[in-house]
Amino acid sequence: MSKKSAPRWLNAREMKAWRSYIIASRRLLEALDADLEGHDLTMADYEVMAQLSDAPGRRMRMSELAEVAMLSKSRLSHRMKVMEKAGWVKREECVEDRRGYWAVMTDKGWKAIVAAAPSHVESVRLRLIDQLSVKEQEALAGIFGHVTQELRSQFVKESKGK
Amino acid sequence: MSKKSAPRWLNAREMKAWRSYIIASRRLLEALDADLEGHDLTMADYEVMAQLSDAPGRRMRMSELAEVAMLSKSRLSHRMKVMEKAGWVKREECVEDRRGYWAVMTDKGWKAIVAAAPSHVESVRLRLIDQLSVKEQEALAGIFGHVTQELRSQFVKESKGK
DNA sequence: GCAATCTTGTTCAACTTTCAACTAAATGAT
DNA sequence: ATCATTTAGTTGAAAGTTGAACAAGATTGC
Repeated sequence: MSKKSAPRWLNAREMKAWRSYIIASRRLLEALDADLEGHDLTMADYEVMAQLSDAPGRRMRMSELAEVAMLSKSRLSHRMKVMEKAGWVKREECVEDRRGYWAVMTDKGWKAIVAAAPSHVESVRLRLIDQLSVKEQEALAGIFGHVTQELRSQFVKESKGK
Repeated sequence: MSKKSAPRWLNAREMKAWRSYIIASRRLLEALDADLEGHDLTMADYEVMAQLSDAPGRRMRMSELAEVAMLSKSRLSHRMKVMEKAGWVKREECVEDRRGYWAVMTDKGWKAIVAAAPSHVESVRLRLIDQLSVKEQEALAGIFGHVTQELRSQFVKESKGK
C-alpha cells in the first residue's frame, strides 16, 4: 500500500457500491447471527460444525478444520474447548501424527447442527438469497468469486515481494 | 424464523452465490484491516474517525456517532477511551443536554485520518472496486442497497410482531 | 544417525467486545 | 410538583480473540 501521488478518491458510483456493500454486509452478518442465537450458535461456530458434519466420519484434523472454517488455530482451539464443554465435539489423539488431534463431532453435536441447519438456511434465504433475482445471484457469485481469486493472487505476490 | 415444513435447501446457483459471498467478504475484511495496520487503525476505528471528520465542527454526539459508525454505545465508549489516550479525540460535556457528551476530533486525530485515508481508499480500490467493471459496481450497489432496505423493513416487522 | 528446521496444536497475556447494571438528566403524565 | 419512564452514556465483569511463545513430534539434508 504505497502512499505516493494524488489519491484516486472514489467517484459517486464507486462510493455507492462500496458504502452499500460495507453497510449491508455488516447488517446482514448481524441479522444472521441473531437468527442463530436460538440454537446457541454464532456464524463462526456454525461454520465449524457444518464443515465438520460434512467431513468423512464427521472428523477432521484441527489444522484443516481451522483452514476451511477460516479461523486461526488459536481461535479454533478456544472454540473447541467451549463446544467440547457443550458436548458437541470431542478431541481424539491422532495415531498417524502424534502431534495432532482429530476434532470429532459427537452425536449430540450432529443433532444440534441438524436442528440448526434448516432455520439457518431459511435465514440466509430470507435475508439475502430470496431477495435477489437469478441475475443478481449470478452477479454476486461472479463478483465475489473474482474478489477471492484476486485476493489470493495478491497475497502470493505480497508474500513474495517482501 | 419458523422451523415447520421441509427446508428449502439452496440449489447449486444459490449455494455458489452464498458461499462466494461469505468467503470473500471475510477475506476482504481481513485484507482491508491488514492494510490499515500501518496506521494503527482497524476498520471499525477508521469508520469512527471518518464519520467524525465529516461532521460539522468535527464533533458529534456519542449516540449519533455510535449509530453512523454502527457500533453499540458501549463499544464506542470503550474505543473512545483508547482513541482519547492516543490523543485523536476528546470528549466535551454537552450544554444543551447535560446527560450527553460531544465526541470531538483533535488536530492530531485529523492529521491521523488525513494520513490514513489515501492508503485506505487505495486499498479498497485494489481489493475490490478496481476489480469490478462498471456493470459489476452497479450490480453490487443494487444488490446490497436492496438487502439493506429489506433488512430494515424486516426489522420493523419483527419488532412489531413480537 | 542426528542436527536443523518445520508443523501441530495449546497456552498465556494483552486486548477487544458484549451484556447487564448503573447514574444522572430529560421527558411526560397526572 | 411529583412520580414513572425514557434516553445518554459509562462501567465492570465475563466472554471472545489475537499473537507470540512454547512443547513435542515430523521431516529434511547431510
